[in-house]
Amino acid sequence: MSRKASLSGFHEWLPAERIVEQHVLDTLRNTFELHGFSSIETRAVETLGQLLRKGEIDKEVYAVSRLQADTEQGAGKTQQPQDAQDPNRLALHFDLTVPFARYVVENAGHLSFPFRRYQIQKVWRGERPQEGRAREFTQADIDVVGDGTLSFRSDVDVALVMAEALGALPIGGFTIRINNRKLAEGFYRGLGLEDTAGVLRNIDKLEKIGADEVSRLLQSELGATQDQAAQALALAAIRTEDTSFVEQVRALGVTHELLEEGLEELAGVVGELHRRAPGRAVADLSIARGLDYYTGTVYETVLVGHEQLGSICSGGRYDALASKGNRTFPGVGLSIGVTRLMMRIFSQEMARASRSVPTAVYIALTHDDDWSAAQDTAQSLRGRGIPAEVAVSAEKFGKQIKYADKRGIPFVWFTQTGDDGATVHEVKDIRSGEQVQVDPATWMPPESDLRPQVLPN
RNA sequence: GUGGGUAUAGCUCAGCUGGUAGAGCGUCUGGUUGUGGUCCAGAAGGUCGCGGGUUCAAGCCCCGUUACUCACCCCA
Repeated sequence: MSRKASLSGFHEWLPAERIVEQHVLDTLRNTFELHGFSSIETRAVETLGQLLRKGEIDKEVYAVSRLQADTEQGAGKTQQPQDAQDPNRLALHFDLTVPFARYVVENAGHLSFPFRRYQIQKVWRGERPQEGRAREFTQADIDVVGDGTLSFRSDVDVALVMAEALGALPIGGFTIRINNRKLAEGFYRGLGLEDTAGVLRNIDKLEKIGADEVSRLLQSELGATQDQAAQALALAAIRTEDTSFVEQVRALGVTHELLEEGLEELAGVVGELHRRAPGRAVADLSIARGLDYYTGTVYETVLVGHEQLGSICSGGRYDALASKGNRTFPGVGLSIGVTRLMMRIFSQEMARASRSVPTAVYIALTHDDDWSAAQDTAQSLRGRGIPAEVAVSAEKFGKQIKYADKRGIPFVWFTQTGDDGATVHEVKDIRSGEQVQVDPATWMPPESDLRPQVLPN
């Protein structure tokens, strides 16, 4: 199991855990590339001004400064308090969407639009850690960005890719819950509630504090009537796997242009997902999402049976996150919280690695001076893609076998000299104890033993 | 940022009313003279988070501090 981290919120996995994480990362990368997404990496730091561009000042960002610069300041130069807010100051990014928007603007001349990219990197947030929340964590993002316009089909596309990617991971069932900002805002406007952001903020608390409390807040904080609050809550209660939510919304009797637009878009996304990835997605009109740059579709994903963990894959449509002069770059994307997933996979033992090292074959030594010949054998195996490791000294065979056993290495290789002076190669499967004579130039382990396997529990 | 809890061996945790630091697991060695896992025997391993105080005497009581942890807020 994962050990207590020495620095809270900064997880360092053990080798066997890292194998599971790498399996997850490889699976994601493979799926993203199968769908034609290009990989990019952006720098770990952005300027404070860039990071806080979209409001969100409450984000706990880690500022970065040179130790030398700090020392100079400490030595008596004046300029401390305002410096902390200096927009040119560097800080670690807290997500990948904001840096990506900056990257798109900076490289717009070199990119082809619509631009499909994935990005798997660490991000940092200085919030209080607990299970499901780290200070340093990995996100795996996909986004599609257009130049000026972006087909609504991309909203469907990215959700399908994520459904496929998550479906390939050892995490059990999940539900992508989808809503649309236009639908919600249009509905509230149609009701006569103009502070749509305020309504959303309170609706977001629904699961935590309950309908009665939300109704009370809507009335006390936003001046909604009891009837308006009831209507807003009725909308949030709608949840369907297919497009039947449209009739349920219409039945509430609210009309607004934006509402119609939102209904159409959400029906487009949910309808297609229902066809192509049945059981993976639901229209859930209670989904609000905190980030204010989303303008249309919003997504949240929970693991079935682990709803308390929170969302493990979220995102949405943003029509104006990036702009350059009179050009705007609308986008839509989703982000997987890889570290959040890993924490749950380990704490609930949802999956484990078949061994803690890549090695498939441990080549034992009979005599200390066999080492060089053993390396020849190892090289031959590696040439065929078999990870092999050579013992460093000719300890008792029992000890050498134990070395392999402790690490989960499935095969131990023995070389001995026969009665006629010829070299005899034998390989032992230490799980069954079976030991057979083999030819180092041709022997192959079973495919499933070649690399560590990640086994769902 | 707000509020609770905890801190003793590599890990999980005991430690009574203050009186020389314990167990299980793990590790190492041997039994087993070159084929592991079981079993048996033995060994190593500690600044009791850190600093101060009370006391003849503190792992235990008091004060402070730091870290970890859970919940809230927020999010992946």
